[in-house]
Amino acid sequence: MSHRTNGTRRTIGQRPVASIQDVADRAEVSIATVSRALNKPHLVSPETALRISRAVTELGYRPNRLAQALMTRRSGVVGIALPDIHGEFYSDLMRGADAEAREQGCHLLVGSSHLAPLDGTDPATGGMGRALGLIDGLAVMITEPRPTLDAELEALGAPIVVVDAEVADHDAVVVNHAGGAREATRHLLDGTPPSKCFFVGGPESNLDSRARARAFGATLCEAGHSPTPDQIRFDSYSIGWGQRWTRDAARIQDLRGIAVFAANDEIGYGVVTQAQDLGFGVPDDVRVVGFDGTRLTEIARPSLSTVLVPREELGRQAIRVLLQRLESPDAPRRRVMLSTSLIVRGSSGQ
Amino acid sequence: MSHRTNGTRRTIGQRPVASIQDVADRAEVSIATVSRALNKPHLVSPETALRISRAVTELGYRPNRLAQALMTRRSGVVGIALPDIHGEFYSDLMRGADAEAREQGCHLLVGSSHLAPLDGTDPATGGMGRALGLIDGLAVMITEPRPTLDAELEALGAPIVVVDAEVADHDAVVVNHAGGAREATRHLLDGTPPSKCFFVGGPESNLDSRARARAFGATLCEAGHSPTPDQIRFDSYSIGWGQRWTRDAARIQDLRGIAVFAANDEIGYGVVTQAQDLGFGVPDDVRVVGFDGTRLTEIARPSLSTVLVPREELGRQAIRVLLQRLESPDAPRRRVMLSTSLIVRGSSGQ
DNA sequence: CTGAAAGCGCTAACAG
DNA sequence: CTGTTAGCGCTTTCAG
Repeated sequence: MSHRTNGTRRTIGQRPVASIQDVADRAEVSIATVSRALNKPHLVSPETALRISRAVTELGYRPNRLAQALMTRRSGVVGIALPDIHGEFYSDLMRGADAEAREQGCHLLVGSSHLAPLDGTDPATGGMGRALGLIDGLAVMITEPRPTLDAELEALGAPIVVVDAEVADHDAVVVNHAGGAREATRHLLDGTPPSKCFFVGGPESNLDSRARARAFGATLCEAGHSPTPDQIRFDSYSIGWGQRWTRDAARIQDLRGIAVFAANDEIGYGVVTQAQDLGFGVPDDVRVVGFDGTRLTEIARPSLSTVLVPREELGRQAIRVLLQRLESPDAPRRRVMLSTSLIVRGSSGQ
Repeated sequence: MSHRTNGTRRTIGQRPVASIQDVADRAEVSIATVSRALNKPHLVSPETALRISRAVTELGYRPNRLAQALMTRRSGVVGIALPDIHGEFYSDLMRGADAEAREQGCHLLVGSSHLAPLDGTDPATGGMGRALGLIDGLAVMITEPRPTLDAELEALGAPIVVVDAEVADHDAVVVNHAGGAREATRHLLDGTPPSKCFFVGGPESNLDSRARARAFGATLCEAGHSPTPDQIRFDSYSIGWGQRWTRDAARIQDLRGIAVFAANDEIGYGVVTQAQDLGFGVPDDVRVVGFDGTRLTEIARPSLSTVLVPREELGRQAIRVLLQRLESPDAPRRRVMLSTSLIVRGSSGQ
């Protein structure tokens, strides 16, 4: 009945792998019926269905996803491209993405753009360009502005959702950085005059860092004080920078009575520890608020006030929006904004 | 020339996607020639090659990986199944795996087994069972013993490399936990009598935790002291447990002069901080060594001595061994052991 | 060096 | 309800 042209059975390792034809032969039906029994059971008589399901288990048959995907134009795999697979932020993001993908019956293909792409193309998408056909869509996280980004995404030839940024025409899932930064700044302003508030930023090129700085500045203005340049600094997302900023600041002025809004928790942690090492009290002399809500905030003593970013949720929503887009390709562009929440802890007293 | 049966062009979003047939038409050659030009350029005349490559760029053609994979039986995707995508350990592991995969021209499909599998099958492999055909092989990290593991892996129908454990017949990449634990214990024994050394473990079911405990005990024995039950405790990999252990221990005995080997850095961190809170000096009263070499060790004050586990390298090697297995399916089973290195810092004095 | 033809394993009309 | 037929987009003999 079966007539496998090359006469050989496909094997992996030493084990033969059953194909739909094998199942059909064993159940004495056509492959079409097997396919139906598996995908649209209601179209198959109970008896044949039983014979088939028996054959399936006996042979340990499992449909080849590749062949399936080629026909249905759906591989059930979505890509996620991150700047770097590293640290708590991305780790949590991926966790959420993975959970959502799984719940929807999909797999997650990862790629990080910090690794040079093999062929010099699509750096922002972490080499996903080579996955054409393999992935149904892609979630890309963007943290730095790139002039060529649009072209890169376009060339990908797959539905895209942008994470934590906005790119024309694409769905986006973003975090309300401005809102969070505003809230944190207002909290500091409640007890500290605007002229004694400082923003210690991450890389100046980093979009999030910029957004937070902008909101900080705007909030100070609203409070009737236009921030001086030295009230807003940028460098890097690291403990070391937080410490360095603190040392430098102490050299110029008295730290007593100041409040620091750090662009992320690491910076904030650095500020807290360095201030303490210099003999200042936190929060009595120096008040500090971080950003992200990472574990570090709970390790700090006093524990660090922070703006919680829903990291897992960000990953989840990215995948969710992507899959919805796949369902309805012609739906209007979507934009989901996730809100942060201020967590006041010991480091910012009040 | 082309005769696409359904007459429609495949599109993604609004953009048409070119197929090999489109390229062939445009270059006025057969699809076979296009395929050759792309895969075995030396078999094609320079002129046709040029025409084809021109057509390729003009159409923005990129081969469909799915179709390619169906023919070649190689998708260029390898899976990695972790207990959980979370925390520094797995994050680094994935980073290494991703880097290696990319360097070898592959993609990485992730799956974590902490998420219930959709169909109740293969919990250990993070739902990779559904990826049959999509992945060329799988790296699985095992941290808890599972009776059904062998069957689960077998059912997967793809080459497998086991990470951080040994499973009959499969390639394995492991960490020398015993060696690292021995080294750490000897270091503590150098200055502290064996009867005052304690092992504070993670979950008792965790294979790594067990291995470290065993080596700790053996090393004490070699020093002429058979450890009492209270010298080896298990609970969980958390800061909280380290703190709790310390409080409990302080209730029973004087902490002065003891040395603690923590099964991971978090536990170690908990011990250090709690001991300090109870008024003991680290390392003067209590000496502590952690395990893993995570960032937490540098944050601790004094910084935490630890046994560095090459996490990125572990991920790298897992993928490397897997890809080598794919190259030579009949090569003898391989086993790669990665060594740890003791990092002595402030917390263990000397 | 190039083209025709035969599939990879599967789904999807279309007739029965 | 079931079988037949036609491909999905690509690689690979096998003849020229």
